[in-house]
Amino acid sequence: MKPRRPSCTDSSSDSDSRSPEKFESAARRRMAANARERKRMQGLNTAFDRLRKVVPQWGQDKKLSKYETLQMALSYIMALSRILTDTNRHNNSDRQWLDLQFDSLQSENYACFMRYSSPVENECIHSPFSYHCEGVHIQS
DNA sequence: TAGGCCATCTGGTCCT
DNA sequence: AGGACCAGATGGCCTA
Repeated sequence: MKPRRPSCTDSSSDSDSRSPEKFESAARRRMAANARERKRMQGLNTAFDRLRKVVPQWGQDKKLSKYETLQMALSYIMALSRILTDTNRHNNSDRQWLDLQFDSLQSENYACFMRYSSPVENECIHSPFSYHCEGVHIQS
């Protein structure tokens, strides 16, 4: 845990004109709010960790940042959605084709597939993974 | 050493 | 009134 920064609520030398009781009450509420905020952010970070576990990382030994995790989750959902759509188009019968689609999600070309399927094309320019797409062409 | 990422504090706003 | 949520500010840690 990081050391706390000094805060106005920690200072006892505040030249506040209010009564000491009111000041103490305000300080207590501020500290309680800080604690709640810490807890809330911890919950948010737990959710990010859970999301990281289900999102593909293919060889990334470094933990995805929060931004990267969200981008990857978005791409992953779009890809799965596209597979579902295409599966319906194939009349749900071609099991081999379906397996192939899921295999492609695990491959090195994953990011390419993702980018191709994303409706927010411009976002991909800023994606940390977009460099994987160079030189690969995907046909629909 | 600069830049990226993160945790924490804080004040504002909205909701119950 | 108090809690939840949010965004800005700030400072620490890490890596290229």
